[in-house]
Amino acid sequence: MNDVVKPYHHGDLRRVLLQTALDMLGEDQGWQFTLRELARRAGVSHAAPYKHFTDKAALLAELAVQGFDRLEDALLAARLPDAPLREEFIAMCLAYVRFGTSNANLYRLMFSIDARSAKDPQLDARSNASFDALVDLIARGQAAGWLRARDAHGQAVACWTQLHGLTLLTADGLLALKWPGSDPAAVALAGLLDGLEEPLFRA
Amino acid sequence: MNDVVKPYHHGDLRRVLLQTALDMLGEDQGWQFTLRELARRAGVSHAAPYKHFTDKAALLAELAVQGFDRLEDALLAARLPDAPLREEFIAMCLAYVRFGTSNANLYRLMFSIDARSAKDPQLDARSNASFDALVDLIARGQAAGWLRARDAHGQAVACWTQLHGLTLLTADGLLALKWPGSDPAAVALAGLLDGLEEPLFRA
DNA sequence: ACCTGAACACCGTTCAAGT
DNA sequence: ACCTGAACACCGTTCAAGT
Repeated sequence: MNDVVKPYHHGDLRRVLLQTALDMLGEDQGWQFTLRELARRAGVSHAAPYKHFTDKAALLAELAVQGFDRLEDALLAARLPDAPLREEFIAMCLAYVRFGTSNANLYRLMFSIDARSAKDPQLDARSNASFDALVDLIARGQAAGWLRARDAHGQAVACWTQLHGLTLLTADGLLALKWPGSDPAAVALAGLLDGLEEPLFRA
Repeated sequence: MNDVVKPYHHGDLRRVLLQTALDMLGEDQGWQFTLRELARRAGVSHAAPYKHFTDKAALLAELAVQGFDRLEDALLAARLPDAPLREEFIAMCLAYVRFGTSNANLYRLMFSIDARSAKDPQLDARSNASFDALVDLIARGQAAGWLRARDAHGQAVACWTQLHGLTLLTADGLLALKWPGSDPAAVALAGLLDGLEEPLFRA
């Protein structure tokens, strides 16, 4: 009979650390959790994480990668294959904002300097992939005749910047506080949609 | 004859601390400077700042207030009283993005949780004033017949979220890195403009 | 191979004491 | 009234040593 329920070798410490960190991000305090508290919650010494991550920035970068994976899952889950492309587009935009506001700390971490200072190539790959999917969706909208045929990259930039700003300001409570009654997301998304459907102002 | 060039009472320490902090924000490292280094640069003990600011968050909030003041100055300087309203609007949008990207650390600080955790009423007043100016500008555009008469708050939200997202992503180098040759600001602003000029999609 | 404990150089904050 | 110096409870990171 083996009494060593938790052996000296934690076994799966790397995954446990990441999961615990994600749990901590789900709480209120912001995304600047400390490595020492993370180790404490994982029931391990504060030096143990350094056997699995070169430093704190590397851990944050890994969390950011997982954040982009989850964002992609949320967007895929919001697809409406049987609906008109326009409806699907709106649904995915709303899913983007909702992901960011429901996982505010994780979303902020995904774009934070600290996470990106690790220069994790996976992180760039993930955010590029998300953006390419957006370009593709817009290109399909153009092919279907719903969107005007303009530079899809430019339209994707306009779309992404709008969603990003809307997500952050909503997450920070700077929009809801000003107009408690309205749904700023819907209003702002409406403006975004027109910007894509109507001719681009010549730059 | 008085040898005490720098007397025991620094005299104007509060202002010196704020100015030194702004200088530090102008450097590269990000906006998370330390209070102790700030005191060091000001040539004062690390406990001295606590006689002028209740804690670090209060100092950050004060810096954020000054940031909004400077942003307002930059927007006022970008006005084109003799040009059509549409040109002026574009100029001010570009001025907004340029302020944020030229003062990236200060801009990030202005919207950071740490600065807002002080709950400085001045900070809310400043950001509300900037937003109200935007609403006013849009309302004038509607009155002049250039913008469609829709809810000005909603249009201002769409405008502000677009500018905010564009500013942050540009400051983080996430747009320039992808398309080094283009000017994403101009493209995204073009989309924004159409969103305001063309009818809003019903939410 | 994986983890610990002590150590180092830092923080933010407080407080008695100095001028 | 304004500032200092020592102190406290924390960090992130390193490294010899343990199993």
